[in-house]
Amino acid sequence: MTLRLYNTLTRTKEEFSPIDPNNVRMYVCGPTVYDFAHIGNARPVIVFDVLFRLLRHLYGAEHVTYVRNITDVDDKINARALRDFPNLPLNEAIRAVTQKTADQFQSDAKALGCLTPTEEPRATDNIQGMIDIISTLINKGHAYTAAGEVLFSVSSMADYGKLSGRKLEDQQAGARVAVEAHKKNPADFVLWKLSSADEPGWESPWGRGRPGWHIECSAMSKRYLGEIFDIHGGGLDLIFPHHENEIAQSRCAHGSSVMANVWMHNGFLQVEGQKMSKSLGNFVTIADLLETEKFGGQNWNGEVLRLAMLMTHYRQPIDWTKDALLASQKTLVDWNGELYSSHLKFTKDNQETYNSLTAHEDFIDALSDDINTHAGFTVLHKLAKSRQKMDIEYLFGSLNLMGLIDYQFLSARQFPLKTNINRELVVDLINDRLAARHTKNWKESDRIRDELDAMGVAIKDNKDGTTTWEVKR
RNA sequence: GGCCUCGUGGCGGAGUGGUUACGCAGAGGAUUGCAAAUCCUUGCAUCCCAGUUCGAUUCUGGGCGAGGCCUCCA
Repeated sequence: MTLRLYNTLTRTKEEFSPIDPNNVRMYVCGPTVYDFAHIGNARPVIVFDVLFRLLRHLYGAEHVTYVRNITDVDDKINARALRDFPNLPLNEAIRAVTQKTADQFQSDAKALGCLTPTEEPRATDNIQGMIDIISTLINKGHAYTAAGEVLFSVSSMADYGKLSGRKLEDQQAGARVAVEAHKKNPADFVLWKLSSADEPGWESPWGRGRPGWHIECSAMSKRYLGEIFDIHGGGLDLIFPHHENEIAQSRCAHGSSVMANVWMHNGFLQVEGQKMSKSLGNFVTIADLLETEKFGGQNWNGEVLRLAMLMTHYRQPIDWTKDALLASQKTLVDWNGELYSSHLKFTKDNQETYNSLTAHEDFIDALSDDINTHAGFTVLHKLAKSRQKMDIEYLFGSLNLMGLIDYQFLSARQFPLKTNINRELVVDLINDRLAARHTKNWKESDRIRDELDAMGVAIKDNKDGTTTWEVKR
């Protein structure tokens, strides 16, 4: 079994070989907590959760360390704090914004079937680590102070730009880098900047100030994963400048040739064929999808969202559409149907008994090829179709590994599509219809069927004479 | 302007130098009081132009098209 991963650093798929198989280490850039997370934010959360699960499967759950940070110092947060809590002292207002948003993010991630990372450090708890790295960079001649800022000097690093494949000359040619007089090179970026009285700040050798955007990830990854670790992930847009600058800071501070061996980036998401943006009014938050009917006229189960997200390879662009969600929902209903009508007996409190069921080898093989989730789903379709006891057990094991099992549903044998249906009434009507059918009163039987249909309930007359129902879709 | 992705049937979406998976939708059949569900069968595709090759959807070059980054951004 070999795991192969696409490495942005080399632009090729490589065989993965951990530095220490007893501690496989992965860092993923987490959210900046100033607002509700949107569905685009959910992609790396889900994708790298799948990788986390796969690594735990391959190396053992206790041999994988996954760090996903929470950025809680940022100028957008300050702005939001001033807007939403104008009457609170700044620090309290900021804490109110970040706490609320971070809690929401974590509950969103959980609803999407994601495991809790090993560590979820906050930037504000790691200021000293950032100050230490910045001091080292200054001492080694990679950083300088100017106009109240500490800046990283990109020209002090021979191979700056390696990850994004851009050269310093190209950047200077591009007219979009603002030329600021105090910078030695226009591409130099901020490590520390001074704060005014109405901005959050921490004491430092350079005065009361706050860190630049990139330094926090260098500090937190070093603290939890060491100077060199295995995998660093995030969205495609972070390649430049964020990851490039993280690499520059960490490598120059530590005198190392790499920061992480493998750099992975997920592709972007569009909504109904358009770029998601607030101005187009197609901004979809995770909470909207889970809890409201704003998108596609219904609320969506977390596993449906998760499956829809994984239907497309993580590096490909994905178009987030109602049709795709409906297709995922149907697939999940079908697979769950196979599970609960099988020999496995799921009850409210026996989940532990089934957690030992393993994923199918072909499924693991598919995931091991750069997380080819869709190829994995093809395996699951085969397993579901076969209906052999062993295959059904593999189906459960595979879905469970992927975080696509909703055990509450399995034990209730009813996929939670919509919740506003009166279940007792449905059962009564079905019994009335069965009685009518026994006396061949087709008119009454069809009338009841129409009534149920109007309620959004689809009924199924099974071969064994029973009638079951589900939410119409 | 620089850099980077991608272009497969009606839709979603893999793999492959040599009869193009799989799912959804469609069609036909079985079943059904009629339906639905289910089961069986089945039609449909590799953007364009060159090149390499016995043979390319796959490799190379060019074109066209879509998207991303270069500024906060998953």
